[in-house]
Amino acid sequence: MAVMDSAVAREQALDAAEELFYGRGIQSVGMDDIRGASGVSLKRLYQLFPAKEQLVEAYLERRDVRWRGRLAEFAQQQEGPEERILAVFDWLELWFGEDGFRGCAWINSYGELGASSARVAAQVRAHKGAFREYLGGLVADAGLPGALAGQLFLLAEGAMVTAGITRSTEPAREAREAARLLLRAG
Amino acid sequence: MAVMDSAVAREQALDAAEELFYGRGIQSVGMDDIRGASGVSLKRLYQLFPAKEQLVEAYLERRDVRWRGRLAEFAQQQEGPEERILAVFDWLELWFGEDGFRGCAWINSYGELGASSARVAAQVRAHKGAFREYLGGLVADAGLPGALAGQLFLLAEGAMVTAGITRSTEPAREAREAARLLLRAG
DNA sequence: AGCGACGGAGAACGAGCGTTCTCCCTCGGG
DNA sequence: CCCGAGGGAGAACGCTCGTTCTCCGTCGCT
Repeated sequence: MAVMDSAVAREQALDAAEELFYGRGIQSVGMDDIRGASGVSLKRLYQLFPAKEQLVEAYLERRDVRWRGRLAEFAQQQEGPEERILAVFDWLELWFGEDGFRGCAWINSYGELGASSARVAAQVRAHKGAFREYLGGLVADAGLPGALAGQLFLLAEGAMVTAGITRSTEPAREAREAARLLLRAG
Repeated sequence: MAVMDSAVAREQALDAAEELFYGRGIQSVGMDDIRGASGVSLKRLYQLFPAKEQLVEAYLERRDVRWRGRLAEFAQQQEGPEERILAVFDWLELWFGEDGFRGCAWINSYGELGASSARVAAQVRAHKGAFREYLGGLVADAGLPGALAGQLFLLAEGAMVTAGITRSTEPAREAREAARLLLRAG
């Protein structure tokens, strides 16, 4: 393979990592698989990421930025604050229906490595914390009680887990309906 | 170690498997660790379970029976059907607060092996299906609309995931409050 | 052209682990 | 008392995989 800029190699490595780690699980993907899928040599991989754990960390971090960006972009299209809250669940339904959807990457990673990798556990907590903060912002914008944010968060998390296990988009609609009732009840 | 009845050896193996698999994750526990913790020799282990995958399967199956049994026993103590529904979330709070709580064993196992082990994936689907059925029964007993069961299920799942990641019992109370509002709204 | 740094391919190393095998002891039945 | 089945301890085997190393080709610079 020709000479390759470091930044490009890094992106290619992360592209391969995301595809393989998310699709097959982290522990069942070897560094050699990453090399094969990315075209980045092992030597280069270890220059960019001193160990597999850091590659996993970088994969989760980049995915977090993109995931929350896509969600916020979608929700932002709604006019009213309550519509933006419900749009979160509409977006979940779109996400669950995507080809290759296999549940929440962070929940899956936590199940796999949360007990053995502090870096992975920290990434998962950071991602879930940021998502919860985002919901908190939407709830505050709507002038609704703060406790609602935690309830919406639990509904979204439950929907992600259940959609992953059952391979269905239905949990998003169930969660949306529950959210709608909670908006009214609050 | 002295001669040991097969049924006893099986229970000891499952005791060790449950403690280790749940506490440290499945892939990071070796068959040799199971032997060390159970006192059951490798030869015996492989007579009882032809492969590690079957030991994992048996661990999840036995835990499922016990978990649902403990939940039902607790909820049964409540008089009214709606109180029994809310008691589910009270029980979750007790569970989350137990020493060594590390999230939902089935969600964790699914994150670890759902993509690579059909037996594990089937156990997880069976367990989650049974739990959802149980909630459906409680909702029907209370004469409430069937759609409520799915919403309660999502709240419970979200609480389990979040309690596991944040090491807190708070999600159970948040979920209980949301459930209470949904009971009234329906 | 000559040289030195860089990087690719892939072998090599070392550890972990699932599974099987060897050796030996024990114990019950004739 | 003798024999054979069963089982325990743990070595051995084979494979995977994270990480490093070796060898060699290439390319920019003088």
